[in-house]
Amino acid sequence: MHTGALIIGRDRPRGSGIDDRKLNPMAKSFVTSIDVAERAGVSRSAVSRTFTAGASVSPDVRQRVLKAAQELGYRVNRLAQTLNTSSSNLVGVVGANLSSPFIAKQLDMLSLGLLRRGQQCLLLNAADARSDIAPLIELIFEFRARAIVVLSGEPPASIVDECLANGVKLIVINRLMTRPDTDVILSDDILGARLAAERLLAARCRKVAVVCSGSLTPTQVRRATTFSEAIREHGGEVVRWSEGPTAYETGVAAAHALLADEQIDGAFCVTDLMAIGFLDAARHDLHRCVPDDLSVIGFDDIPQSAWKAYDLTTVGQSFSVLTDAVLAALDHDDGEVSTQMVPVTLIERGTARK
Amino acid sequence: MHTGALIIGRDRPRGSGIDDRKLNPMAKSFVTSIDVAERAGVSRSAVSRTFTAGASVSPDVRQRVLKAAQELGYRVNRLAQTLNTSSSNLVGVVGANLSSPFIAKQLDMLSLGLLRRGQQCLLLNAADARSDIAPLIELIFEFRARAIVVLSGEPPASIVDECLANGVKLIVINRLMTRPDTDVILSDDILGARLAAERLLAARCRKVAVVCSGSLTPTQVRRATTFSEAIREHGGEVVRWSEGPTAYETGVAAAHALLADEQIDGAFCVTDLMAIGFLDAARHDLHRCVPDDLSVIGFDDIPQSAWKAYDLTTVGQSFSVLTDAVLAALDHDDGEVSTQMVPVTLIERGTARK
DNA sequence: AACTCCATTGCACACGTGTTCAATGTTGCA
DNA sequence: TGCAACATTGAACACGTGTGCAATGGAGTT
Repeated sequence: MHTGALIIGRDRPRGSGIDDRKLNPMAKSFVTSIDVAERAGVSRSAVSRTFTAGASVSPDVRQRVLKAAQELGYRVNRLAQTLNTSSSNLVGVVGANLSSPFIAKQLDMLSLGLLRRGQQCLLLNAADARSDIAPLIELIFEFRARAIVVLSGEPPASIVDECLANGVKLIVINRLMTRPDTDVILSDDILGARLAAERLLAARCRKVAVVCSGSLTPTQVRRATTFSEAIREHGGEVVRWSEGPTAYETGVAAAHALLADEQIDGAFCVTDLMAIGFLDAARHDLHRCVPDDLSVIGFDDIPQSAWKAYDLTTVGQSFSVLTDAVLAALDHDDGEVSTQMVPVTLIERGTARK
Repeated sequence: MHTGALIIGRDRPRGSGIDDRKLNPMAKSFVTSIDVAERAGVSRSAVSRTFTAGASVSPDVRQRVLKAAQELGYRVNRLAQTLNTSSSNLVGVVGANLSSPFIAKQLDMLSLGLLRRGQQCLLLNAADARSDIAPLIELIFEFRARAIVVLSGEPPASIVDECLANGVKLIVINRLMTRPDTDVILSDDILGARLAAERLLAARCRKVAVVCSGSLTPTQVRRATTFSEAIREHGGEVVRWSEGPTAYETGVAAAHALLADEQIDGAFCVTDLMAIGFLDAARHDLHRCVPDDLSVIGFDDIPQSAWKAYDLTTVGQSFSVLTDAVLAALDHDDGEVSTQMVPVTLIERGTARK
């Protein structure tokens, strides 16, 4: 009988495990290693060792412990575990506009990669691209995460210092940090912008538009300026637009504003999402014929760009390479910092004149 | 001078706080309340109370503690905090295909809502829609989350039992659970399917296709069968397709397979993503004219459906209502279970003949 | 048989926090 | 001034786990 069993090692006895749950369904607390130890008739250490790889436990004890744990529904408390070993498996991920295709794809692959590596993903939504992400990173600190991945927004210098001081790996994607002590992953904006420019020149464009959003991220600026320079070098004319959020609607607005000028025969949108909006407005609202009298090129190669209605020619960066770069950065030992460049290629589809 | 100060309350002295960090940049461990207490010249209890709302601290002590905490960069350790108070702010979120527009949008709003409520989001990516999510939920248990939100996949019965036994709130979206002891949030599939059927009948369709994916989720089945019944009631003919993943490509494949039959003059795709693929293939590959000789209706109202190239008539469910329902379910006290229905409306656009 | 070596086991401590309890100082009132 | 009521403070314990250390016991060797 378990009912009269002596309760040891616990001040507020909660009964003897599973029986307790059956008798009193309101006892909503998790099973601990003490409960398992009692039931298996061993010490708590034996339980801990059973669930620790490489610890010394006899087969007999191990089996008894596993049986008891199974019966009681025991699960190691990761919080207590982390508290003790002080190495959490949590990775904080900060991002805004999680439903925009580019970010969503990144998050999808990143969270999957982390899971496969045995790490967990603490997701903080920054709501707006221009909102301050410092409080979110503070929150990640509180959870003692060992690494932080920033998908959008730029961490202030004070945060970078804190990360350094506490040994937290900080990985920033597509934000050129002025500081050399942060892991940075960049798409090859320079090459990408040049490829786009060359392609539009090959399409015999004379006057081209470059479309950015109003949130002038370093990446967008780099793409736009490099592109503009390359076009002008070859005698082309460039008109620049930068307003609004990085969204479909911004592409639409840009098209309406820019294509009033009928001389414009080419456009480079620094983001596929804006390119798609631009394309839609050009075709359906302004009745331009793409690619015959207007060539459009995007950047990112989001899934929607391959959809038949768009068939967007774009500068693609491999999401898997990008994700691998993040995961690789996580592996670097403390202090080791790297800047990784994600290669890009021109993906030839149907929106740039041959 | 701090260098010779007596270290109290700590067995492995790590120096006296900030000086330590400057002298030895390799000391990568977080500042604790003990460090703050030392610097402020108070007991550790005072520090804890300073950071606990409603605790009794004199203004003088509070200020000294805050100053010391600020200088040292102290942050409460949520893991230890949770361990003690046993009420974690973590909410586990399980989902597959995080980059598909519908899921991404849900995740975006949910993570934002949780953050605003002071709860954190532990994200587990289930990779594939048909993969077993039980191990992921186990993981969430290990983190002692108080609630689990399942965006896709169906938790096995054993998991439901565990949640019940441990007082973990389990919220399932768009999966009709056979068990009455789970919180369920459902879109109004029945009404939505009827609206779609009525609209296609109003478009004078005689032979219609209904397109599902191969992963026959309860939601998809309910939409498809209700729709089919409604059409047949009015003497219409229905052809059904269910193969492949819930993706754009599946819509394309369905169109290719079904539209060989030239009599088909209407289609209900149980998901917008498939509807968009269907639409694209119908127009660009099969040269059907939508909506003149083919009407198409979708379900979900993802952002892409409003894009000009598609302008998809669809059955919309409000994402904000859905998110609010999830957050409301989190508020229910233990034991209280609810089934919430998310209302739907027909969103009239341009793919169904007038 | 005596001894050494080694695997196994339990005790006790540490991780960083919240909170009870008793002690202390302080204020208000008669 | 004396007393009660009260605010503040620190010591001690609990939360659930991993692990160093010493003790135990068995197997193998001489």
